[in-house]
Amino acid sequence: MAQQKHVRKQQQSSEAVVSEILKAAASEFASHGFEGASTRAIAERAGVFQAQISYHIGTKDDLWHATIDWLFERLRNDLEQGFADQMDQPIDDASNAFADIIRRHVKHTAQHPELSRIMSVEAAMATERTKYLLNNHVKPTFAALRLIWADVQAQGRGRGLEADDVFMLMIGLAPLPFAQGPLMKSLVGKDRCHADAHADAMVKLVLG
Amino acid sequence: MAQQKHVRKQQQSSEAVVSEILKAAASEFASHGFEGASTRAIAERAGVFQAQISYHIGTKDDLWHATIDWLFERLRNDLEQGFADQMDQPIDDASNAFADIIRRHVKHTAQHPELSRIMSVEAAMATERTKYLLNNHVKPTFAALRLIWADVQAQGRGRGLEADDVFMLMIGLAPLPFAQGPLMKSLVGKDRCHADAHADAMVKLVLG
DNA sequence: ATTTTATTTTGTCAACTGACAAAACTAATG
DNA sequence: CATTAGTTTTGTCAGTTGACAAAATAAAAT
Repeated sequence: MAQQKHVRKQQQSSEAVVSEILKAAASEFASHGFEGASTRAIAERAGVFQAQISYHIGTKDDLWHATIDWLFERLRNDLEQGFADQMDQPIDDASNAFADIIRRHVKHTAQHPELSRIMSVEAAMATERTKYLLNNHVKPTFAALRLIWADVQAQGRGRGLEADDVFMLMIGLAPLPFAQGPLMKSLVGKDRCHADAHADAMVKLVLG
Repeated sequence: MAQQKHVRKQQQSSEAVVSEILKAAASEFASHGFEGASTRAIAERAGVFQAQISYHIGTKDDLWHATIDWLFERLRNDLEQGFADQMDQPIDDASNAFADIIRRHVKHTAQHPELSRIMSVEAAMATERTKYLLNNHVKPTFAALRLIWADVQAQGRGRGLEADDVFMLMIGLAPLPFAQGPLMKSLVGKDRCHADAHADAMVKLVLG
C-alpha cells in the first residue's frame, strides 16, 4: 500500500488550466445542474485539484458565471460570421442570412449542447443566475436577431411568424435532438439527430 | 428557550401523506434536478418528517420513480378523453382529434410544468432514470399518438410533417413558455405564455 | 382493556460538499 | 545564486446529505 504521492505535474500556463476547468464545469453543470454538480467532480474531470478552482476562479458561483461567459463567447464567435454577412447587405436577402444563422445555431448546439442544457435547467428557476443569463447574454443576442427578422418580414417571408415565435423555436427546438439526445435518439428516427438534417427542418419550419 | 416539542399531528391517511410527498417531490425535482433536490427539503415542503419518506416510499430513487409514475398518470388522465373521442370516429376527422390532443397537452404543461422540467433535466443524461422514463411512459404514449397521426396524414393534413417531427414539437415546444417561464416571460411577449394562445400557435404550426 | 399494528417523531451515522489555510514546489526576477 | 511571485498539493473545517434505528404515540383488533 505504498502511498503513491502525486507527482507534481509540469506546470501549465494559467490559461490552460482555467480552460480545462471551464470545459469540465460546462459538462458537469449541464449534466447535473448547478446544485447537483460538485466542484470536486469538476476538478477531477479537468485533471486538477479542487483547490485550483478556488485559486484560479473563486467560488462555485464564480465558476458558474465564468463558465456561462465562456460558453456564450464561443457561441457568439460561431454566429458572428452570419451576422457580418447580413451587415454587408442589410436589405438584399435577409431571409438567406437568417437561414444561415439558423444553420449556424443548430450546428453549434449539435457540437456543444452544454449551453442549451444549462439554460434549460436554469430557466425553470428564477434565480440570480437566470437573470444573469438573460440580461447579459440572451437579450443582447436576440436584440440583434430581431432587426434581421424585421427585414425578413419586410421581404414578405417568414410565414407570418413573429420574432418571439422564432426565438422560441430557436431556443426550444434547435437544441432538442442534441441537448436531449439520450431520450430523442431512442424515440425518433436517429437521422433526425443529425445536425444538417435538423437544420434543414428548422429552416423549412421557420422560412418555408 | 423552551424546547418546543412537535405536537403530534392528527394522523392522516397514508395516501394523503404520500400524495403530499409526491407533490413536493415533483416540485423539488423539477427545480433542482434529481441530485440537487434534497429529501429534507422535499419533506419540509410536504410538511412531514424526512423519515416519513423512507417509511412510506423508500429511498430517494424510489421516490423519484414514484413521482414520475404519479405525474404521468395525471397526464394520461388529462389526455385520455382526447384519445377516447378519437376512438369513436377513427376515420372521420383525425386532424380535429389531434388538434384536441395538442390543446390538452399544452394546457396540461401549463398547469403542471413539473413533468416537462423533470424530463428535460433527465433527458440530457442517459441514466437508468432516463431509460425508465422512456420505456415505461414516453414510448407507450407516443405509440398511441403515432396511429392517430397516420390518420391525419391519410387525410392529407399535417403539412407534410412526420410523426417524429410532431413528437419533437410536442416535447420541446409545448412546455417551453411554462417549463422555462422565468426566462421566457422576460424574453418574449407575455401573451405568448398564455396557455390558449400558445395552444393555438402549436395547432397552427402542426396542422396549418 | 389489552395487545397488535400503523405511523410519527427524535436521534444518529458515515459520506459528501464548498471553502479555505498552509505547505510544498516551480518558474521567473533581480 | 538568492529572492520573490505564481502555482500546485495536502489537509482541515463546518455544514449538508441520504439512510436508517429506535422510541413515542396513535389507531385498530382482539
